[in-house]
Amino acid sequence: MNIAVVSKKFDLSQDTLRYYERVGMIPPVNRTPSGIRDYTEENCKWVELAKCMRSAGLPVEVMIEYLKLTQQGEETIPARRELLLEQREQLLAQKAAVESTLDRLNFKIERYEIAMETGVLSWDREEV
Amino acid sequence: MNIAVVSKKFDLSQDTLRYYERVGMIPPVNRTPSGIRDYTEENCKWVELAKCMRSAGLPVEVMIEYLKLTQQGEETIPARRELLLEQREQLLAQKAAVESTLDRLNFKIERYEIAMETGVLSWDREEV
DNA sequence: GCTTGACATAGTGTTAACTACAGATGTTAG
DNA sequence: CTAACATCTGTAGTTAACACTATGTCAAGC
Repeated sequence: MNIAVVSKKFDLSQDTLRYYERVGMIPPVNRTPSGIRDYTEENCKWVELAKCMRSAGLPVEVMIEYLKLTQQGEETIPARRELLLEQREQLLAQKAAVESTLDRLNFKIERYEIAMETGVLSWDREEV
Repeated sequence: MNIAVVSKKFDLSQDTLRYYERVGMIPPVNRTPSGIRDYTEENCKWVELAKCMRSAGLPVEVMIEYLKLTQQGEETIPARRELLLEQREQLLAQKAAVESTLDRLNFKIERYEIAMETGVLSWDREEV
């Protein structure tokens, strides 16, 4: 699978795919004898994982660290677990922040809709 | 309330508070005759809203736009609602991404914990 | 009244995560 | 074979959201 195909498959630019590889967020991709990238299924799985993590906002740096650990064999399993636990904490906090902001948005949207119907904009809790 | 107090109250740096004001993310803050910021309760509510939105990852640009609309009177209520609806969509997408990544993390953490007990690392779905 | 520390503005620096070339090399259709 | 196009490496540029620095003013304690 060449880079054009993978780019379309995961909706990531070719530049981004090369960037992920260069910084070590995914392992080195297979090459044809002439040096053209030829992604294996395994390569694709890493790309997909990277995209998933990034979409949730996990730093590139963290994926680089995770990849390093996986490449150092099974004795790094506890360290990998630790790393993932930390990131889970981050994500749970992130989720809470998103949910609380969604509450705020819903409240405001509702007030605005009432205002559009009745002509009266009333904040009945601490709001601006 | 001076900037030091507000900074502590919301755990935002003084630089950040000044930055938010400068770019128009919150309205201009009251000043003493000599030019020192003197935050009112209303000012604080804007700071708190700004912090909430930013914590969920909504762009500064969006808050600037929202503030502008609120300052143009009640005829912008439909536009404000539109803006908030868009951001709600963003946040729902963000929440979905976070949840799906949390699933991935939980799956991996579990495998690693099993591996640490049994010595066997088994991926039973498409994973790296 | 003088030092000291908080606050002011203005401008520059930083960091993360891409993104956009440029110039060279490889590939393919006719 | 050659034109046209894809991919390569390496470097430089961009953007968002602050953080830092320099320099100047003001207010409070002694």
